[in-house]
Amino acid sequence: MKKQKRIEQILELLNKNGELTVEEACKKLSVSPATIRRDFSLLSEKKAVTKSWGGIILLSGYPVLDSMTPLSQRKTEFLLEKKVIAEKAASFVKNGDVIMIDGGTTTLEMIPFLAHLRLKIITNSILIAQHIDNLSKKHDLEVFLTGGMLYPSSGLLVSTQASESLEKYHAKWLFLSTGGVSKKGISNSNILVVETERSMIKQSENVVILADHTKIGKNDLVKLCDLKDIDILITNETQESRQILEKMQLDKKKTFFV
Amino acid sequence: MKKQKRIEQILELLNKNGELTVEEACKKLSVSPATIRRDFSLLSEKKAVTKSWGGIILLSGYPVLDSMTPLSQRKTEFLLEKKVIAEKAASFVKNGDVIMIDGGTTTLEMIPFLAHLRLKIITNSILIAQHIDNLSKKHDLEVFLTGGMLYPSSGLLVSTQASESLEKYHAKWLFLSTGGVSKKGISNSNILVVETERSMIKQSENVVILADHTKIGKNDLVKLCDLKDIDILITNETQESRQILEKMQLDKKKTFFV
DNA sequence: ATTATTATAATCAAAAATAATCATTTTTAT
DNA sequence: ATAAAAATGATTATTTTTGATTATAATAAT
Repeated sequence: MKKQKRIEQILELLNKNGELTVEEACKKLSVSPATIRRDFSLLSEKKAVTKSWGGIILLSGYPVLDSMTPLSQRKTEFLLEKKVIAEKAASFVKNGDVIMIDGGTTTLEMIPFLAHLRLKIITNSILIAQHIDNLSKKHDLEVFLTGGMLYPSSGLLVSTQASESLEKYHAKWLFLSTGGVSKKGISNSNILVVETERSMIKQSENVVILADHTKIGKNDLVKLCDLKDIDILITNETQESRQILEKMQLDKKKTFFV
Repeated sequence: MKKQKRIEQILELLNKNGELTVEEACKKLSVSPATIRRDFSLLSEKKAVTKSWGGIILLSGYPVLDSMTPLSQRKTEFLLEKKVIAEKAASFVKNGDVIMIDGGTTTLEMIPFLAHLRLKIITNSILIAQHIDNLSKKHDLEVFLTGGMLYPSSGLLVSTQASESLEKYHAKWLFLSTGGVSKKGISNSNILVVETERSMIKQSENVVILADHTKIGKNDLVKLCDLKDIDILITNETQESRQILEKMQLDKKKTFFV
């Protein structure tokens, strides 16, 4: 087996379990421990994995070598939860609606659930735009992209141009991804992105937040808006997240657990 | 088997699996390892592939749309010719320039040849934007995307919004892909795309046309501009295309054969 | 804390792949 | 038809990769 192929398989095995032992890799790939160790070291140098005694673990959230791992395979953490949240969010949308979709791993999962509808979709994410284009073969989904500067490694458009171009649109629904939901409000990690999101809020009738349980009770770097500014919160239920949310005293009609 | 044909087959085999070993290529194409290695080196020089011990793999960072789009659908026709044209076009660009890049299969190939520079790039193509984002790890390339409606299955942004947003930029160079180059002028297949391209022309100091030999002497559906409106034409030389171009009496200094 | 066990790192020789060279064949131009 | 140029395959030297061996370091057991 060639080296390149082997490295790819190692990453695949790693993606499945989040960790991989030298022994296991040896057996599955039929090479000596020495070779596996060299491969692990190489991956560790490139910051794709962290080494631990006995094997390697996935450095979560880190963009693994691009050539090997397509973006679609990358952020698989809590993917199932995200899909369920996304499906619920998509259920609000009706034929003929105009909607805005903020860029994010959870909002991206909405697309398959929207593909059968006739919609106009406005987004600040080239990944979402592309995903829609790929999935909607009948072209019943019209996609409008905000212009602006592409924020590196995120696929998101930012800058005043992005905000200004949004002023030309009105939407019935806005679906927002988020970095944190707490009593203090909704927050995200990047100020430039938040500015674009604020413009989206201004132009939308109903603001829907998609937040998996890891986001509940968290505050991210930049505040986006207050809790009162949002219309619907969709999240997945865990004991912890439910408790925190109850303390936040959100309107029950506003919150959906899936 | 002819060299040209063989190179094409290599790219096809590569597209099927994303990688190709010397051994495998030898067997399938019935030539010696030495020849295959020479072919691989050539492709690697043209930035079509990256070499690895034992074989070659697709150039990392190529805009993989998502897992649903099979690699085999990617255009490899005349890829090498396009690469050479793209390399020549990129050679005009200097550090610090502001450039516009129109969306197209040939202009897309310019990106690897620009990745080492410090540039601001304005484009109407989400594929080009994404490719730059993937390839430019140091983020010395700033990407600005026009807004607007995403024209289905093309990755191109169109509509008045796209045109209007372009009015905010000025560029030293504009690199245009094209559907046809003839005595009657430059033409393209889609009227909406052409309108965006006209706005790009207005905002640029130097207009460069990238056209492989199949485009020479052809007229596509929509006229974009006259020959006098362009500053540089880059094309690959074939007996036929050279003859046609000579009849067109273009300024010799304007035309570059590669 | 000390020893036993196991994992890793370093070193080296064998195997595999590549690059360089050159003679031969094929293609191209005149 | 002939000479020049380009491409090919075989040969050889060089480089990379690999697995085995041995020494070192980390964990586990007593």
